Amino acid sequence: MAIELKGLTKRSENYSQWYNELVVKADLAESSAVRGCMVIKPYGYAIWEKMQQQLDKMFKETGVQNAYFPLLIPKSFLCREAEHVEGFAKECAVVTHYRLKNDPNGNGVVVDPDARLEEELIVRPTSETIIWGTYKNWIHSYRDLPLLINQWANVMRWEMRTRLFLRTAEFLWQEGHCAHETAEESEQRTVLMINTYADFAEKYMAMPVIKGVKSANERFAGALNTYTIEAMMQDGKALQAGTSHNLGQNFAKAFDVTFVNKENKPEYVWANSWGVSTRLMGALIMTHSDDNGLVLPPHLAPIQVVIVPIYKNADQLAEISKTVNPIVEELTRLGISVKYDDSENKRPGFKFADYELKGIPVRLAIGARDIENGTIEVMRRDTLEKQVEPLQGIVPFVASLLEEIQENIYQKALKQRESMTRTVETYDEFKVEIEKGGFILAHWDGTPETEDKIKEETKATIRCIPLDGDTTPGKCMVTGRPSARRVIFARNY
RNA sequence: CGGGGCGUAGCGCAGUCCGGUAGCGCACCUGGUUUGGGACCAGGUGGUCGCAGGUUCGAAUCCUGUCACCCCGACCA
Repeated sequence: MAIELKGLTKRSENYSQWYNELVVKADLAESSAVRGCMVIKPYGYAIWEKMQQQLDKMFKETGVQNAYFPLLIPKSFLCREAEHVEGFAKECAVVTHYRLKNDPNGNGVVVDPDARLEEELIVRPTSETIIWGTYKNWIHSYRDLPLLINQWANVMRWEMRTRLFLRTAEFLWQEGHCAHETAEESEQRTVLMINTYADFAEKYMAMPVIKGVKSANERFAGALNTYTIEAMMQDGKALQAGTSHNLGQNFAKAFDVTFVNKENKPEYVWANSWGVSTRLMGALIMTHSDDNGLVLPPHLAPIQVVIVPIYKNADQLAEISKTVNPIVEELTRLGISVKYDDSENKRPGFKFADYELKGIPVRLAIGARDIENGTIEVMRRDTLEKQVEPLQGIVPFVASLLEEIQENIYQKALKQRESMTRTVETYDEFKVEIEKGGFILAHWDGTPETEDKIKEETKATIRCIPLDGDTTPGKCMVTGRPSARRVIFARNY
């Protein structure tokens, strides 16, 4: 896929580079001095805040409350749930000492060897363990349930290889951790949350996703079942955008979290956890952006409309401002965030290019000519089309255009995904098709061994077993054994 | 952690093979003209060439070590 971002001095050789350079160029984030970590810059953070606010609102509508738990987890906590250890023990940052001292040789400071911690602390890779260690004291009776808690936090995983937003050593996320009386109720919550994520992705990010269940290989360490939303990026690679795990009673047993039920009998609680991260920023960027830069969905754009005046002197600017100010006020009153950029140090052409790079959905340009004609130029970022509209009625026009853009970029992404999704019958066919990227629907016998073999030979994994869609049974493309339904294979980020 | 690449001004790069006083474009500063798609002219500021050793009269350039970043794997949200 030959992709070139205009204005980049270095030609991008692949999608990863294009993406990385786009992130930097659009002033969203940069690599930090700390290995694998990321500095999120103000404009990037403003987008994250919009996402955060909307998600938080959606969580609260389902009865979830926010709380905060410690960053550091005693090592012993991580040992409690055997499968969980398997999944996370290896790639964590560990705190071993609590004091520094001046280097006796005069080279700054060194770790004081006398200040070794008796028990090491782990920088949380996820908070299940510390949270369940805490819930033990919060839950006594069925009257304490359900416990629906979410935490907005940073976590750290010592990743071998990192990429801005998609996989950084430290990242921001939310993690919900719920305790329920019954298995059914916990399962319902697990599904409710994956549906919430799917709604958010489609309605706000304008990103189509496929809801599904993870295969055993891809499941969260310690979960009975993992639900996922999978998105396809423009280069055909899959991106896991959010997950919701049904943890059964595994963590309750590991941390001895019991409650007394209505029959006055002790029982372990039923748990689930669910999360999305700053990876969603990566998904947003890679789903919609083009060679002119970022394309933001209007529902998440920190600035939805930018107005650029075109003038030759102060008098003209004053006259334009007189026309523009009421428009700004009206748009603001409708809850539309608008920026009137009358800065004098940049020329209009520069501003146009710059706001395109930043993905502002709608740009209005107005000059002396327009004032004379009673018109204004409207440019939509998704199609880059320009049209001249009468000033009269421009506010409702822009308001409906924003909705149109939101819908259009969703449809565009959906078409892109559909055009890169195919069905294959044989493994030979699969090997050819997987090289072209995209999602492949194929039959699989349901065993981890077969999935491993496919991964080994083609680098493709099962992204999910879809919740919706065709459920016709068939035969596994590799072993010929019975298959309950087609599953989605892809290479992923 | 394996393979490849790269490190020279705030950013992007040339110079390295073949050692001889540090270059270009953008940005920045000053002045002027400009302003409907990333302005132009003139002048100017800014770099112990990633770091540490070594060879040499002399090192961005050669040698040794080391660190960082990027890409491809393994791992993962």
